[in-house]
Amino acid sequence: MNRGLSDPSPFPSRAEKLSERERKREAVLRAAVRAFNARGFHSASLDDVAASLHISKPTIYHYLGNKEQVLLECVTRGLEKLQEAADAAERESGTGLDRLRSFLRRYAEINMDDFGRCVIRTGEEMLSADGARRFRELKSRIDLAMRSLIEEAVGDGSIETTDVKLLAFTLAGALNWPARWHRPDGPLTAEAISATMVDLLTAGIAPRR
Amino acid sequence: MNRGLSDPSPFPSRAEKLSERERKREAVLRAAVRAFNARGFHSASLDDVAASLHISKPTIYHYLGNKEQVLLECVTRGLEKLQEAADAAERESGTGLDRLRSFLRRYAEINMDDFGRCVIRTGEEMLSADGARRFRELKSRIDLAMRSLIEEAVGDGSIETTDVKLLAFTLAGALNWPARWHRPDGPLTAEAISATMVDLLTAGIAPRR
DNA sequence: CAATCAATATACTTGTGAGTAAGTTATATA
DNA sequence: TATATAACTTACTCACAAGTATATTGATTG
Repeated sequence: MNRGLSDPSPFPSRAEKLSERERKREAVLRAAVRAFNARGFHSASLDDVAASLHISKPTIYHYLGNKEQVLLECVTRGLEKLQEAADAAERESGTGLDRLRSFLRRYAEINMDDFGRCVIRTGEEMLSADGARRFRELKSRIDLAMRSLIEEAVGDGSIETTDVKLLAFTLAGALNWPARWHRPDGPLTAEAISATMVDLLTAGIAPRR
Repeated sequence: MNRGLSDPSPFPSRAEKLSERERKREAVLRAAVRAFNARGFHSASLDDVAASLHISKPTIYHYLGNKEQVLLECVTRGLEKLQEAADAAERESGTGLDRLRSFLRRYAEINMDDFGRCVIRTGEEMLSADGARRFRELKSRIDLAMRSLIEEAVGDGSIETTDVKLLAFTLAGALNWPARWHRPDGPLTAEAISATMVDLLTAGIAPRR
């Protein structure tokens, strides 16, 4: 509650109220994505989500809209993180393989996070036609970014491959899967898993020496 | 309809009636798994499934039981096929890597088939506690079979790896993913995809030369 | 031939959960 | 001070889909 650096007045300023709304919105979104991940989109009811925050269902509508909008906001968050990871990797130095590996590690980590996990676990059949289209478009951008990184690595000779598209699917598939089985309270951290998996995968991409 | 080799009598024998029941049961199961895969378990209603066969919902209950039992039968079918593939691979000759590759190709193919695809797309949150437990057990057997094949390959030196468990997850993840994106009417056959993906993956497992 | 069973249908019950209408209180604004 | 608006609530509606009660028909069997 008391997040000010000093002198926490009980009378909120205007800016504080705005950010208060943002923080509440955020909390609702978090609760929703956790519920979706834990019990599945269909089985998690908005009443459950509301109850977990000691609020009522209409409050969710107040902050985020209907159930599909909530889900779309969740997956958009996850996909934004992935996009940022791709952009960051593009800006890095090193060989194409270095940049690709860097992206893949981050990609896997995000997929073990709340919003990334939600991206993986959300199927198009859960969405309306419009929602599914938007979802597909966003995912497609990530796919293209990954292919782009692969092509750059092919270009500078740091990897060899015949089929960029299938390679992208293979890498993505392997690194998406932890979203299904990884438990944050398990023995291995997300970073450790990511690093090991990327090592396993890229050893196969590197030219034979 | 007329599946006899010769002299098709319109009066079915007792054996024919039994097999008729089996064939109908099979048709219902097929229709169900297709609907589940196409629209998702929750969105696919048993009324839809029934309508697609021009029958009524109680007929599904007559042949297969309730919706969860239908789903469990579907995933059991898929997992049985995977188990057979593992057993077959174990009986093959060649190096451990040969047997592993053979299994992985078959594994990927099955996952692009109706029942295999259903295994991948079915989450535990869709099942009752009991159903989820059975599902987990069956999946676990496949996982163990894959680890076993990996260990044999490590044993005879045809592959090198430090973490068998994570390698199994990585391979499985990559080869599960086509269940999400592959369309049977697409440009690449399931066999072609499997072969290419397994090549991509195993090139990284083989000892560096 | 009576009784039972298999295979189907129609027409219902029922639970669940998304979404909404309408009210309440507090605060900001004109 | 009146009024609009934000931030909620309780208490509904309503649709959908799982599952069931019951009836019908035709074949099987004792």
